[in-house]
Amino acid sequence: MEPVQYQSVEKMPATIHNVAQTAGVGVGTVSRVINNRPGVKQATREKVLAAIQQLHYRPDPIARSMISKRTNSLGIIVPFFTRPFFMEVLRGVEAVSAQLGHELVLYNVETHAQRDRYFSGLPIHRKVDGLLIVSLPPDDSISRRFSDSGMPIVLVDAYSPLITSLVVNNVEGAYKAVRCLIGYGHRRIGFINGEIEGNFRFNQANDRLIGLHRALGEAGLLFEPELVCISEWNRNGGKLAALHLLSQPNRPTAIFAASDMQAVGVLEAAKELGISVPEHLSVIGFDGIEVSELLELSTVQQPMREMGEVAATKLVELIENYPQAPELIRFDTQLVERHTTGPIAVTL
Amino acid sequence: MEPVQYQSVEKMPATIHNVAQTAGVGVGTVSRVINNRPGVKQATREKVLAAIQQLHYRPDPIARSMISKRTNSLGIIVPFFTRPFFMEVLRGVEAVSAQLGHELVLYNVETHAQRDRYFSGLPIHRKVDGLLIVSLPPDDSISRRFSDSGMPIVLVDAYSPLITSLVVNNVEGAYKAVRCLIGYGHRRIGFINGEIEGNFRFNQANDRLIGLHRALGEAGLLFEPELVCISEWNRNGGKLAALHLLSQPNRPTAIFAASDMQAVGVLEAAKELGISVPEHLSVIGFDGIEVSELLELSTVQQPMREMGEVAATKLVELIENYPQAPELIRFDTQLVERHTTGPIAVTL
DNA sequence: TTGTACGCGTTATCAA
DNA sequence: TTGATAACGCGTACAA
Repeated sequence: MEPVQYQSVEKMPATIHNVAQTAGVGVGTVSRVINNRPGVKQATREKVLAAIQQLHYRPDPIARSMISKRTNSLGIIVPFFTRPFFMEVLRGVEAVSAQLGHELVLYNVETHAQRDRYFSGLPIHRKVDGLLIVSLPPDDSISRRFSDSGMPIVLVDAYSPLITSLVVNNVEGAYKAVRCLIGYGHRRIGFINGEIEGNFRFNQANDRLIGLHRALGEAGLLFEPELVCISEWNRNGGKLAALHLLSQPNRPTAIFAASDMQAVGVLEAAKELGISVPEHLSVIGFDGIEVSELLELSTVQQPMREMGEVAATKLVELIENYPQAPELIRFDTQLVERHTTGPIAVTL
Repeated sequence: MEPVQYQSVEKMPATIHNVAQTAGVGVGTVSRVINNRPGVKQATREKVLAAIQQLHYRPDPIARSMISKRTNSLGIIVPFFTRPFFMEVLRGVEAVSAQLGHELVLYNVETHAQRDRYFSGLPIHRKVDGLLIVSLPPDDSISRRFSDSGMPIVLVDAYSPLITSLVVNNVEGAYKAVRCLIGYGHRRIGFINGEIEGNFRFNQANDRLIGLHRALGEAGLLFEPELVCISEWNRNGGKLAALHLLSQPNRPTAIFAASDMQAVGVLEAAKELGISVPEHLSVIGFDGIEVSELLELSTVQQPMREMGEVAATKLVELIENYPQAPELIRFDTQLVERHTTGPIAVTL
């Protein structure tokens, strides 16, 4: 014996039909009122409005999307929790998307597999009006598929010639960092790079390596491969790499890390090894996240939040007016010296 | 003269009808195949699958939602970027929601006005299947509206008797912190609380105040109102409050802050004032975010990520089986002593 | 100025 | 095992 289900007095949410009925008009009129379009007599409009109030009617966004082909929401694919960097750009994105009346759907990718699933399946199909992809450089074939997909896409901190891209001047940023170090008299400079993802030709990590080369070359210094490591983009990665670098016989007197979190790891390694910073080791990071400030870490500051804002703005622009020629937007970095960089205390 | 629009060979995405047609079957059959339901002859199934491949058909989630009344996504309302705490719970939420195949829609509230807009309008109507609300205690009337709204809701770090709520044991956490301080011999203990939002009777900030009282009372210490401040839940708030506390004539020898970020502000204030920690001032925070580790800050650790995971799990459970009696889930905190707490160096 | 009827892409029902 | 058809709730021609 099933328990009887009391369907309490039709608790289904009101539809446009109900409104039309109680207002004594046709659905078309109600629709016109909702989207306040002209061509409705004031008296009728008020009748309808009253009915809406009375029934607590709210138009169903799903049904609306069905017609308009718009979901009014933006998707953002982020290797989310791997770097605080992303949180900062997310801030900017959120601010703008909220202001522009769009919802924000989060897609996290932690693994390569996840990333490929998003990239190849484009499972977001129809769920969002446009897509922001952060720090995940698509390779050429993926890029082409993206630009053919009909989905407005903006790349942040990644570049593809086929897609509107926002990038920081990574080579210049790295150059600044290394030149700062050289300026203090450092000659053996370690470089802890992040893992390289996707397209090697246009890549944050690769660009920073180029910046290193340039600064080194300009100063007449030799590039020494044993002084560069690749590590995960996080604290532990940085620490491990630094431990390696700093236990070499002729250890570097300065380390440039490709992200602040890696630099924090370097600091930890130095502490563990009893190497004092900046007296015996200079450290400089990249990003300019809040912890760099708290730890007095010198760093190359990226305009993270601004990038997020511009990205969101560009994306809705692109949605409103699709397609458009891809655009490349560059941002500059700023060297922020704090207390982890300085001259070498002990020379010969 | 408008430029001619070349509508390249019907680029509209394929529908279920197209698939049915090219497979030479009816739409019903295609639907059965898509949702791989039984009752389809293997041969037919393969024909359909082939047509799907050929046309690159992907079912439209919007149209699906139209019928199923499900969007397959969870909403999360967060006073977002004001505290790293939220990032941590977000991590947990994201992990579970992704695993369970739900999308995550972010609603940020920075201002009271925004919060009220979400709370009263419930603008999320039909856009998400359920709602996670973090650290925003709804008052009684709002709670009632929520529980009447038919929207599955889970409160995180907030409590309402009408809604499933996840809370940490704030009074016990605060008690532990203060007792630790007392154990070191501190007698004048400053307390920097966070701003109180919403319902005063069930409130994180208020609970922490109660914990303070209890520890004080137990040790036979007097509660001194001039030793408690309220500040914003961030670094600057903490700093300002600490500056105030520490410039009193008979300044506290220890400060308990209601969040780690506020505690970081206290550290900054102490540094600025030339007060060394922990020799002349003990500091303890609340949360256990990553910076507390980096800064060696003693703190009361909350299981943030776990809370996020449980919250998401509970929410989809609630969605699958609605309605259910509200549940109260409690989490315990853990005192983590690092290097900002210790005995008073100078007594009389 | 207003009402009617159709279509959006899918699932569900029911008859074949 | 299958195919036709009615919903779902809304916008929008088009007719009145």
